[in-house]
Amino acid sequence: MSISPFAHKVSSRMRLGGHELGAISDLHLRRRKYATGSHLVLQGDHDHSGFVLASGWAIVYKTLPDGERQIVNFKLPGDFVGVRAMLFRSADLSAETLTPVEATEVKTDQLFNVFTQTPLLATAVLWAITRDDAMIVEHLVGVGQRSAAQRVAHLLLELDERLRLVGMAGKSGFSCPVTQYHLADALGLTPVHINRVLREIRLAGLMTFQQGRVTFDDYAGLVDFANFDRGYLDHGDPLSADERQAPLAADRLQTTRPDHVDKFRGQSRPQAD
Amino acid sequence: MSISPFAHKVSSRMRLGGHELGAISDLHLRRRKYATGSHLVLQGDHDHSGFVLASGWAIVYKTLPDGERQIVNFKLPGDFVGVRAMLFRSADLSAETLTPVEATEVKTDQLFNVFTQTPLLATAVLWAITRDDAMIVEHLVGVGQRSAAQRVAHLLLELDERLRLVGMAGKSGFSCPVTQYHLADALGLTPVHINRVLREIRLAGLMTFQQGRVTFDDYAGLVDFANFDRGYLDHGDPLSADERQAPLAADRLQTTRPDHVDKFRGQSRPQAD
DNA sequence: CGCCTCATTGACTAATCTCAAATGGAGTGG
DNA sequence: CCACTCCATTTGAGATTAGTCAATGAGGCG
Repeated sequence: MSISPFAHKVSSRMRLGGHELGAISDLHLRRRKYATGSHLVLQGDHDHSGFVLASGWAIVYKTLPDGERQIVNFKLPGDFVGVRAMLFRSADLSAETLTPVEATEVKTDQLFNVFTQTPLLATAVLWAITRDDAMIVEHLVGVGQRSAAQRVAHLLLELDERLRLVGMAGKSGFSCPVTQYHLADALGLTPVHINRVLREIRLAGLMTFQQGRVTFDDYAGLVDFANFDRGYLDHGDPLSADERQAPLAADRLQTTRPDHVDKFRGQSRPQAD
Repeated sequence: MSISPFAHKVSSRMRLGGHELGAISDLHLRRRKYATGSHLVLQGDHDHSGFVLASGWAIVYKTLPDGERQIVNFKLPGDFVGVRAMLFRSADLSAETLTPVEATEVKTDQLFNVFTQTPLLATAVLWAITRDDAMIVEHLVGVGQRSAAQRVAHLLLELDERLRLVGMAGKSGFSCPVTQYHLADALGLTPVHINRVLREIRLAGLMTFQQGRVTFDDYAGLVDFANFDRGYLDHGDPLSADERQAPLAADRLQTTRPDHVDKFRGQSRPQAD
């Protein structure tokens, strides 16, 4: 691909200059490959690296003392992995690849270089972290308030939306390396129940999850069923410099604000951290 | 109280100089009172303030289209409310007081002043945000993987631990304005079921939740039952300046690292963001 | 072929929810 | 002080959802 998923994603929100594109290219010189099942980040790594996925899928999860695991998030091409754990010693999550992965390893030093030299990318990083948080909250809401079938539908609609952003979702679905066991660990259900629920959704003519592929048979119906509101994936930008001094010295920002964002402004979605 | 809960909490992690204490005092000049049920942050507030609670409890929650709500977090004296929503336009959560509350309103301008003038406090803010994230992840894990009784026990143990940090938990329990409906909304259960579970826990001789008071009848037993590991509440500090240049120009940091933190280092808790 | 892992299904059990009603304290107006 | 209301709590009975245990099938791979 001539343009990386990362640049693709950032471009969708911000206007990139040659400076930024150059910085991105530099980063991509250090791209490496990881086999399926590799741990990008693991418990106890204190000075580990962060990663920007170029291709492939990964999961971020937490293991419980009793051996159960909760998948906190799925990571797709263009996503950051382990950034917050780089900035702080506090995170306590692992990241593991679900497919072969190409990723750019970002050392802590580099991250700070990017922060100081390319404020726009720093902003992109902050934006990504915040988006992560919004997804985790949405995940919590789903696990807490939605039925099993709605959770499954909601998760797959979210993944579709995110894949669409990096050009990896087709017109009616997407290729999906996630197993039913993964869905179970992400949604707090058993694999057996996931299987039954998937069948119900399929028989209802809404969606098919089979042979590593998700197909939306009735997209509108599924969105309605799952109560899916993509707003949380597509939130506003961090405060930009023309409004006030940005927290990370991110000056000279030129942020783009697509029209479709505005329809989520001032709507019925409360705010806080 | 001669020392504010906020200063108290920050002091437990960092050595404060006169400079920082002065800044804290300045902040507290703008302290205000809010009645029970006030909304500190509400949907659609785009340029709203943040708050530092001085006394009282609040909840941070998200409302679903169907009227259900998921309580994402409880806020106690010394906690920040709505900080991330100040920095970004992205958050979509409300915050409401559960008791009469005294809080310091922090305008966006002030926040940036603090960031540039008092790096140590900026670090404290970042630390608080990260701690929030860790709590939300833990919350997600709980709702996804724990039984109803374990969730209840875990939540109340967490609150006890956090209250202890600001000197508001007694030897065997704490005063708690949270209703069974709140527990239900936080834990993804029905109030009816919460009630039954509380009875079971009480009859098991572990804990009593009655008349606005939580009493631990068998603390060790409860910790064991809930699989409670306080580590996530007490994580490391953000990277400090003597190790590398801090992300928010937070130089000249003097961070304290209590011994009890170290026992959580390099242990079996995976890391990522 | 033999051995994986993942998907699928059935029969049964356990957890949680729904609906409904009773209790009890705190405040309010008479 | 009493009657009344409001709200949180408590309990019961039955329905629903999800989990457990167990077995089978299907595909990939050495």
